[in-house]
Amino acid sequence: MKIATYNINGIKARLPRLKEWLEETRPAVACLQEVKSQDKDFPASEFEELGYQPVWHGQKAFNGVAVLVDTKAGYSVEEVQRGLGIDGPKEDEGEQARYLECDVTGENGATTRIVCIYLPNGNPHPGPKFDYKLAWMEKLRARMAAIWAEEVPAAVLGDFNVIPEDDDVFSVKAMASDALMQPESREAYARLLGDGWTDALRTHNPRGGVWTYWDYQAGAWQKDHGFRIDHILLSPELADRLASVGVDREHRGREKASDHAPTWAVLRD
DNA sequence: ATGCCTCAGTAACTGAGA
Repeated sequence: MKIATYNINGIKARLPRLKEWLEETRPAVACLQEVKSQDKDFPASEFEELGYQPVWHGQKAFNGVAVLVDTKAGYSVEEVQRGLGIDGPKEDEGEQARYLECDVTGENGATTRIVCIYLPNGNPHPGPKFDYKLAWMEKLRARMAAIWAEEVPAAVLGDFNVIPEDDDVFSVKAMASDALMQPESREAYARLLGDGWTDALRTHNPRGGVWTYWDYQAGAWQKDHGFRIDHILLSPELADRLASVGVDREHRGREKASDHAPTWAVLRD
């Protein structure tokens, strides 16, 4: 079972790239972030035509998450929860569309809890947006603890907007003041691992040096100035079944690409 | 360097991203 996360940076702008990635790599589950579309504008039929059933949670202009499930390969999906119950950083803003939790069941009857997240960026630091990021991470940790207590096989995938270690970034100096690698951000991420969740990419690349994001600006892609912020966290049962991981770097270099690359893990059945 | 590029919304800009 291949599970993947992909921050697509706009589903309207990315639809051709996204569809070709689905057809070329055929993940069982694809978690999308930065859909940037209202629910009524989500192009569900585009995915159904490819044999994927989508579940989506959008909002106007920003954020937005979705889970695509390969029905052609016999998987089915049921939504469990949307949102974490936390308001955005602006006055009277309400909740942003950043969290979507589903149960995915295969032909063999085995169900996997899939949690798709788009964690707040938190810049500029310090400030209300950074405070919001930390509060969101605490809400996430509480929800992950509740899922843990259910003792279901679970994977939390998405754009965490956290650079976990110094060897997860091309230059510590260049990013030192960024919200993505502040000690508070890293400590909150480390607490998730301390709770028992396994960082799939890190497990298979213990020395780091694997990037999932390259900025559009300043020739970052050409210079390989990237970092790792898209993560796949696994519950113990799924960690035991982890066979391989990867980043589809080649897709980052294509025309009209997202600034993130698809990131995936294969679990033994 | 409050820059660099890209996307969405709305109509030449602004906000957000990371």
